Amino acid sequence: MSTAVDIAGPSSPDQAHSSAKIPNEPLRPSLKRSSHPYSLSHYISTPSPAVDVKGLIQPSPAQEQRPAQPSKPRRAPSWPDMWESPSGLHLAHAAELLMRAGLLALTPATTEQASGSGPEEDEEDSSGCSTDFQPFLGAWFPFSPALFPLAGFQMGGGHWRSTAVGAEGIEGLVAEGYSPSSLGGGGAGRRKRKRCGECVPCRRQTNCEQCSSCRNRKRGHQICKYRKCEELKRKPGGLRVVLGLGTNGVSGTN
DNA sequence: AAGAACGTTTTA
DNA sequence: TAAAACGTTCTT
Repeated sequence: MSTAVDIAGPSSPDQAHSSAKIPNEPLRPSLKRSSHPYSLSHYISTPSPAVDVKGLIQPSPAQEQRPAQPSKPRRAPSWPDMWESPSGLHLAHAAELLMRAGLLALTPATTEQASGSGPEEDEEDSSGCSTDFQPFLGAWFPFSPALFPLAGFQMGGGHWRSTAVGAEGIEGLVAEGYSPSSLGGGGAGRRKRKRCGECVPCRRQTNCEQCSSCRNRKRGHQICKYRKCEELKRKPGGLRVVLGLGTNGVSGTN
């Protein structure tokens, strides 16, 4: 399906002879290969209450079947990778919903509460009560430290520590090469965002070869102005606003 | 504020 | 390892 749009930004006679080095497609192959089921706008615009929390806790068969690593082995995903991945975005939704429902706790759920709710509870037990939920929390922990600041939580001056995985928290990540700054701490190490791949500039196939970015590519290190993703043009932080709905579902930020 | 330059990250 | 390009800082 060739939906690529080649909006002639400027009159672009040079497009015909774009340099061989210049990609003749709107996106990096990795972006084109993206398996995102939804566009970014989907996640921004879709009201989260429509999402079934249970479905998030227990992935659908289709989700479970999806191989964690499609083809060749890749590096372990960093936090933002998880957020940007389809599952990551679902995790974000899940986190928000869980917080609203009061389910997202850092400490294991009390078993006393889980018990004594009647015989039928046993059936529920296997599908998401505290007993089974705790492992999920443990498995989910890796996104939690990143989740909280994104969702508007403070992490106690950086001394937040997971009770579920102990010393493997942030320190483990740092050991794996994830610098604190790349975890969202700001500064020059902030992790790169990716192009949405769907806006008009992203769909544009060729560099104009005329704009300052094209002409000054060697020094400027910038993509053609007419191919600059609309999402990337916006200052980062929009996600925080979305997730910051937190308690009341209304955010006064911005 | 906009653009240029550079550092850095990410990918092939 | 090089190329592409995002993020930040500097300059105008």
